[in-house]
Amino acid sequence: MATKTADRVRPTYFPQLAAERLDIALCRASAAVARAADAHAGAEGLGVGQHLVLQMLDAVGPCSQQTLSEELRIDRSVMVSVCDDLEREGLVRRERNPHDRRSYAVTITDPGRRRLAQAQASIPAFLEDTFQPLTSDERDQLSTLLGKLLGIGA
Amino acid sequence: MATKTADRVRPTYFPQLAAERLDIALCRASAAVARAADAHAGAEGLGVGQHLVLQMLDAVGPCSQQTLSEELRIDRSVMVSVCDDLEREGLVRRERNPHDRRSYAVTITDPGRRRLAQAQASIPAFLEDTFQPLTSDERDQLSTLLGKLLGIGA
DNA sequence: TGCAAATCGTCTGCTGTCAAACGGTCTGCC
DNA sequence: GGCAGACCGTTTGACAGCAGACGATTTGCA
Repeated sequence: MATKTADRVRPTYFPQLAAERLDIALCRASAAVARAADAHAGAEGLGVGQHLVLQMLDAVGPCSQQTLSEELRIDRSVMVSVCDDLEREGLVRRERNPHDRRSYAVTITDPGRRRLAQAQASIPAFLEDTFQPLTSDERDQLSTLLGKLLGIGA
Repeated sequence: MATKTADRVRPTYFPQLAAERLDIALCRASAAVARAADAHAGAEGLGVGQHLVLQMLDAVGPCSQQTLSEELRIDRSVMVSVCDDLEREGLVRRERNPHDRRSYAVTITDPGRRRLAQAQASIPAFLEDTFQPLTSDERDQLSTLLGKLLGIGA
């Protein structure tokens, strides 16, 4: 039986902490969501970073790793292995930019587009599941607030 | 000059991504806040985890590391080094619980209380600074939404 | 032209986090 | 009493994230 200790009077200090420390509440919620996202991505067979790169390449066309890093907020050194994995699976091509041969022109391939479509299809259900405690209006509120915090409206 | 590349037409894909993927927006915002919190805590000379442990001990009295871990959402194995550091600086005492010698009774000391008071004093300014893009009402909104997401209202 | 500085992708090392396994201890049942 | 199973704290190993340094390349300026 695990009820032995569970029966004890729960201190439940966490709600108080979350109310006082907005930063902690944000980080703990993020950790839970990130864990769910990793699990979902793992089950889908395509990492979160890989998915985001494919999505951006499909939306805005060929990019340097630098641009991908900046826009997706993924560190340059992390982007290396993300692109390595994608290239190994034939989902993107890495070609030197002829005008600036320091940089690559990372391009999504047709298999990459198919894989992206497949991964995209499962996202709405994942979001619905992860943010189930919130109504649709509340999710919009949260999105707006996070946008301000990220300096997007500015 | 760094304006060379900055002058180029900014793709600014990130806002679109943040709007579509609430999970990504949450994680990126959390990462920024966590970085600010670490920097603040580092400057204060007391890690975020250490601060939280002192705060909880002061609020609810002596606790086992297990209870601290669960309520503060810090992994057990991480809690070890957190308490190690606190004990080494004399801010807490670790005594075996006489009724259950598997667990500790982690207790805050008087120096610990003084250090806590000092650290607490700098928190409001830190929060004000970090969440400056949001009004007071918006911070309350965010707190409520995160609370629901964390399953507190349940 | 030639050279210093900046940029891009890569690699290395450090830190923080987590899962799993391990002793020491307690509980439940015989 | 004695033993199987659960629990607490700790250690270990693996892995992501990030800072810093490096070679290759381009740019700016003399």
